[in-house]
Formats: sequence, C-alpha cells, structure tokens
Amino acid sequence: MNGDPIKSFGLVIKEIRKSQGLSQESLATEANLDRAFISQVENGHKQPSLLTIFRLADALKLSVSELLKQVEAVLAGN
Amino acid sequence: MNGDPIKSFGLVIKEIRKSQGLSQESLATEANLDRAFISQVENGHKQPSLLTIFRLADALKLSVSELLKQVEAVLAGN
DNA sequence: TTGTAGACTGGCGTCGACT
DNA sequence: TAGTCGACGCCAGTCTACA
Repeated sequence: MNGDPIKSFGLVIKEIRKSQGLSQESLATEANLDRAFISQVENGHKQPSLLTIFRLADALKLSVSELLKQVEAVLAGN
Repeated sequence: MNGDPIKSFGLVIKEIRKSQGLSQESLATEANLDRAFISQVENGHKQPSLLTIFRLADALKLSVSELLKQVEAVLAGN
C-alpha cells in the first residue's frame, strides 16, 4: 500500500537508523550529509542521488542492495 | 579495481542493456528518460537519482536490489 | 532531537543538433 | 546507433536559524 519509492526509501532509512539507536545528527555526520537533508529524505520530501544512497548505506553498515531490498519490501505492501 | 560507484553503475546498465539487445533509444523510451542522458549515465558522466534508478531497473526488467547487487559485484573487483 | 523554512550553488534531466 | 555539446528549468544538498 505504498506506491511511492521515495517515501518508502525514507521510511526504511528512518527505521534502520532508529533500530541502531542513531540520531539524525550522527547519521548525517557518518554519511557526510546535512542533518536537515536527512530529515527531508526520511519524510519523503527529497529524493537522494546514487552517491547519497551509497553514503547512507555505508553509514548504516549494510549494503546498498540489502537496503533497497527492504525498500522493495515496503513497496510490495509493508 | 573500480572504486567509483557511479562508473560501476553505468557499466552495469550498459552490459544489461546490450545483453537484452536494446538500443539506448529504446531503453530511454521504456524508462521515460532522454537518450542523451542514458549515454551520460552509461559512461559515468552523470549520476542518476533514486527515481531514475527505479525507472532504469523497471525498464531492464529486474529489481532495484538485483541491479545494485551487480553494481556491488563490479565494485568488489569485477 | 527533530521538522521545517529560505536562500544559495551545483548538478540532474530535457531538448535539439551535430558528428 | 552512440557520444557529445549548449542551453535551459528544476531539484539535490548545504547552511543558518527557529519552533
């Protein structure tokens, strides 16, 4: 029930970040991104570029394919 | 031997497209993208956004996670 | 700690045309 | 068929700041 890949991506990022007990601030630092931008992405207000997706995956310590597999799962219907 | 995710992504797209006997033109049509932009991406001159990655994966008839798994394989050393 | 806002720079993605 | 170029509009991503 979530046809939007951008919103789904944000949801997954937020879930994983919280599950690791990280703040947006610390995630932003690890991924070399701006904290305000992390917030926009998590709420589906901005879509990241390829490089940013890699940076986020690295910061969350999982592979890009594993990250996007979770996005696909959310897209498939949560 | 290829540390650049953007170039690796381009290589994978080009390989898969050729393996399916598609032209850049037809891939661009399927993915609702510009042919010139497909060329830039395949040669690592431009990096796609999240939405564009999904469009490309769909046009190549494979999942985003599978697509990026192949990118990771190239990154890992071909 | 997070969401959001405004202003800003650089780059995504389109289009037309030429090689 | 594919690579590239210039011009263009729009958005990714940064920074500062406030609730």
